[in-house]
Amino acid sequence: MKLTQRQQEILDYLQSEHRRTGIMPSTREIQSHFGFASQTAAVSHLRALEKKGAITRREHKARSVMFADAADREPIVDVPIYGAIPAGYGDDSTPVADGTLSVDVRSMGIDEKSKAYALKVRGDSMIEAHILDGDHVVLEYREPRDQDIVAALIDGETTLKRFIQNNRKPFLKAENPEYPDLIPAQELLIQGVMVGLVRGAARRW
Amino acid sequence: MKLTQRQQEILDYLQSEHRRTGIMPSTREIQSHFGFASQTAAVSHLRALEKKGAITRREHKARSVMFADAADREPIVDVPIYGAIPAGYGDDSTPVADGTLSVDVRSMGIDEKSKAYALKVRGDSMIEAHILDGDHVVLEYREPRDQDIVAALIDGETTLKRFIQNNRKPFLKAENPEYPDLIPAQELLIQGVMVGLVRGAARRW
DNA sequence: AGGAAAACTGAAATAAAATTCGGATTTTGC
DNA sequence: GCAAAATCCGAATTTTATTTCAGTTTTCCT
Repeated sequence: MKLTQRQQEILDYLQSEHRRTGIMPSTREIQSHFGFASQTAAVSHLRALEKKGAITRREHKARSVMFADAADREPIVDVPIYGAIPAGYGDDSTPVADGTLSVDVRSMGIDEKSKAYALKVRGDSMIEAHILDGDHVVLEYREPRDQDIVAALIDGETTLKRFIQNNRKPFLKAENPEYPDLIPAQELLIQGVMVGLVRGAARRW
Repeated sequence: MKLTQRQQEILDYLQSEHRRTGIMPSTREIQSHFGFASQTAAVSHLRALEKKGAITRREHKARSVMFADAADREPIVDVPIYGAIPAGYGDDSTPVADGTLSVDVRSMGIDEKSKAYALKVRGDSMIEAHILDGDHVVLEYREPRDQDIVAALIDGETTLKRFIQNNRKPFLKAENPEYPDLIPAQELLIQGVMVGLVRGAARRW
């Protein structure tokens, strides 16, 4: 059902305030923002928006407007971006994040409970797996399976490699013929398994 | 300042509820969720979180907890995913979306005003540009420049191609030697310019 | 060991917010 | 043209939320 111009203004106000502060305006705040002399003006607009399906409200709850399309929107997780993961991670220390990447859970298939993180890819050692320099790879902490792409700690540096375990001896393989493949994976610290990739606009393709 | 385990639990609860519903829990709701016998338990936790800088509150306002890191967290845009873009788009009709992809503005470099959208890639015609079957490509409506990757309408179907304009005659080129490149771009409907890419976990790499 | 912060209980006071009732005036869609 | 919807006013009422005060117990730090 179509919204009137005034109703759209109200909805836009609610949306921009909620985006900006994270808090939904109360009817009094709507009232004063639009200069209404009565709260009823705000209330009846909310009622109209609710009837048209644009918002949902919970009775007698403060600031309880929910946007209707929020329900079918997937939850978002903020994963920290690490330039590099220091050696001793996994024990206690939290590495310093170079920023945050927000990804929606469904498109990555992330488990919300497992703390995922992102790694900025440097170099082209995984070029044949179509992972480019500058890409952000999203990883999860879990046991690697055969053919998984993993972040591993090699010589104090974190690099991406493919994890291969055809029979009994697992090893790591770079996806670039110019790189030495076949690194024995014994005793290597696997820091995460790739679950997704985000490529930004800052680069040329 | 570090949070205690309990304080982290409270913060996680606030965050997940706010993400899910868009509404911040009240102290009473915190109380009943954690099974406190007194509201004061919830209140003192909020106070502790505020003192440690994790949240901000506005006095005497209902559900007025704000997350401190919300300021430096990039805004998120929900871009609709289209399986295919029908012929006449741009005029009036809105194509049916196959879902929504939430991406943060910074990592994609999207202009919040320009209506971005996502396209699910089918086939491997852009394999040498490292775009795989099943990837989601994020596009923006704007004029293509030389070497941009664009979504173009060819024979009623939307496909990705590289836009090339070295001298005067623009044309489109597939990034796969098995595909015919060199399609004259005159009169072709360019439906968007690629600004980012999201690769999910549902596939093998 | 001793003190401070953390993690609670219980009850009561105060402020904020939603809701309701009874209207008035202006648009807008058949 | 006319009824329904939309857009308001003003005040009173009910409910929700925050805040405060006065404690108890546990944990952590030096």
